[in-house]
Formats: sequence, structure tokens, C-alpha cells
Amino acid sequence: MQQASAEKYTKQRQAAIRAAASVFAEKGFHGACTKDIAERMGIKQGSLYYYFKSKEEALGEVCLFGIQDYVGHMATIADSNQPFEAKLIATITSHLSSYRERNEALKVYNDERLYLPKARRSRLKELGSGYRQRLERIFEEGRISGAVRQSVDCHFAAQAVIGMCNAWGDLIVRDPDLDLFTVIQKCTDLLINGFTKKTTTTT
Amino acid sequence: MQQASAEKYTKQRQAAIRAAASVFAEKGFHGACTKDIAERMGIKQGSLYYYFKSKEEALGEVCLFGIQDYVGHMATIADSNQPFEAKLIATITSHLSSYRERNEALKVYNDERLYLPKARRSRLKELGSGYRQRLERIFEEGRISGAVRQSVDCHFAAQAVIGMCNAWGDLIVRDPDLDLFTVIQKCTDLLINGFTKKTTTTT
DNA sequence: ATAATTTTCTATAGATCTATAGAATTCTTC
DNA sequence: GAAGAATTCTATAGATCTATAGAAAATTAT
Repeated sequence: MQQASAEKYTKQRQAAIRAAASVFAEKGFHGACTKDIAERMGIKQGSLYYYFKSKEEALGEVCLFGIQDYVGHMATIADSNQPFEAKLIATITSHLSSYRERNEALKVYNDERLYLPKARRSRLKELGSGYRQRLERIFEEGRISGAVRQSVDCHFAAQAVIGMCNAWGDLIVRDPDLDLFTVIQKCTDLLINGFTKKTTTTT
Repeated sequence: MQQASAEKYTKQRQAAIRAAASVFAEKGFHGACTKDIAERMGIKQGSLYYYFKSKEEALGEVCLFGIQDYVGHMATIADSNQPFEAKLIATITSHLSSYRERNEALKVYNDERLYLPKARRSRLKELGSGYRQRLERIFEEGRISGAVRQSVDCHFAAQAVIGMCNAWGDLIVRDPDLDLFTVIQKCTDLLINGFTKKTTTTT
């Protein structure tokens, strides 16, 4: 009668995950009720449990869906042979594109993932810290190759990029007319060159 | 018998607000229950309603408490006569200091304020957008005075600073041993000079 | 068409949570 | 130490929400 838990990604289950993402994004995990999610799918509350064993499982799936895309992307970027600036741009592009495409799930990942029980969070944590480590590594390599200033703290730099992307992601989500390409350009310029007037001295 | 709603800031009420901040920060608004808050104060659930008319009022007070400090600070900074860089440093210092001092309330403001009903949110919104506008103005003035590059988009720059401060705030909250002064230095350096190698040409 | 499988429905137990009322206690002030 | 005010307590109504069981409907395979 029940199969749920088996991680099949049928079209229906995708729809369930998206519905959950949408409701969680709007009302938060605890604020949302399973009835809302079911209704957004056009089914009744009880039927939702055909797709998820529990409300928490739904949250877990949404979070995973929210990040798996750009986290996967990061592995490719980090392992590529591009110079520092190209890697940075690729990172920002990937992150901001995700915001445009699956902003709801991403918001849920950012805001609600801590409400998951530890057991369910571990996989996410793995992915998240893999992302951060790779980004940090990019900065370290950039420093070695001379593209990044010596005084830059790689740990803080990575955190800064993530923070900025999330802040700009908000703008992107709020204003659907905002041109993604323009945003990416502005952002990378800011990060690479800083605010103040400088002149490049190509090393 | 009841006086609650009157906005008295007695010591007890401050304690109530801090207790609420602590619980909301940990469990989120909907995830927290009034019993948790009361227990953290050492009183029973029902007694909490002596201090707050409702759970929502508690959230509102916590959010206000979380930002009023550095929002107030911003007015002073913006109106002062310092040059651009000094204003930027003062902004970051104020923001990050707030994270160290009242991180719980600040986290609640960031994460939970959207769950407030519109009526109660308006005052917060006013404060928040005042902050943002002043910060944007600082960048505009900096551009006029020549301290900020022409290609910098002030709207995005302000958003970036806010996003970065919040991301760094996370680090500060997570690691209490982190020296605030060091963090502020690293952050401002990153913002002012960017990641890549440049040489200053003092205008 | 019949059987088997998948999906959805209804109804509900069991749990939890907010807000209130009114009594009981502690603190102030004269 | 008695009167009045402030604070906390107990008990509860009324509401809401999750998860489950088992019947019903829809879909697919034989």
C-alpha cells in the first residue's frame, strides 16, 4: 500500500517537493501545515503522506533539491583549469542562477534547514561544507598564483561571497525583471576590485 | 490587573524580551512555544501574558530590540563629517558589534520578522529601510567625493555590505573567541580593496 | 473484463499550543 | 501591619495539527 520513503523521483514526487518548497518558503517550516502543501498539489491533507513519511522528510527533500544543483556545479568549477577570476565568476553565476530558477527551495534551505533533526541534516551538512571548502580552496590557489592579495583571509573571503550571493539573491527573487547577467557583472566587479578607486598593476 | 501592552521597559520586561529572543533564535517563531519562553524566565506559561499581550507582540519586541541599536547608530554615522572610508568602517563596526552583543535578537529579526502581521511590521520596515537608504547615501556621497569608483552600483553595494555583515555575523556568533577587531579589519580591507592585486592611487 | 497496483479520500486519535479568567502570592507604601 | 498594587499561579476552553487506518477510486497490466 505504501511505498513513499523509497527515493523515487517520479514526476509526481517532484511536484510534491516543489509544492512543499513553495509553502515552506512562504510560511516557514513550523508555520506551514501539511494541509497547505497538499492543497497546493490539489490533493487532500492525508494523501500527502503517500509521498512523504513525515513533514520533516518533506523539508529534507526540499533542502536537498534547493542546493544539489549549484553544489554539484561547484565541484566542476573547482576542478577546472581556469584562472582565479573565471572561477569566481562561474561560482557567482551558478549561485545566482540557482536563485532565479529554484529560489523557493533555496530560501528554505537557507532559513529552515536547522530545524531538521541531526540524522537528516548530516547529508546536507556534508554538501554544504564541501561547497565552502572548495570555494576557500579557490581563494588559496588564487593567492598562490598571485591573483589574490596576500592580506586576504580566505576563510572570510569565502564567507563574504556566500553572504553577498544570498543578499543579492534576495534582490533577484524580489524583482523578477532584474537582468541576471547585469547583476553578475556588478557583483564580480565589486568583489574583484572593491569599492574604492584603484589602478591595476598586472603582476 | 493587566497593564502589559503599555510599552514600559522595566528590567523584568527586558528579561522577558531577552528570554523570548533566546527561544525564538533557537526554535524559530512557530517552533517555539510560550511555555519555553516562560520557563527560561523561571515563570509559568500563563504568567508570560503579563508581559506580552500575545506571542506575536513578543516577536515584535524582540525584532525591535535586535536592530534599534545599530539602526540608531547609523543615523549618527551618516550625518557625521567623516570621509567615506571612516563611515564604512563605522558601519561595519556597529553592525558586527551588535552581532556580538545581541546576536539572538538580531538573528530573530533577520529570520522571523516576516511572520509578523503587516500592522506590526511597519515600524520595523521603516527602521530597516531607513538604515538601507542611509547606507546607500554614504556610497553616493563617496562617489561624488571621488572615494568610490564610478562603476560601483550604490544600491548593490549597500546590499552587499548588509549581506556580508550578516554572513560574518554568523561566524562571530559561532565562534565567541573570534576577535571582533580583527574581523572588522579583515572585512573592511576586503570591501575597500577587493580580492585582487591593485595599487592605490590616492586621488 | 478482471485482477493487480497505484493513488487519493474520509475520518479520527492523540498531541500540542495559545490565550484567558480568577485565585493566590509577593512587593510597596503609608 | 494593613491597604493597595504588581506579579505569578493553576486550570482550562477552544483551536489546530500530524500521522495513521482503512475504504474508495483511478490507473495499468493480464
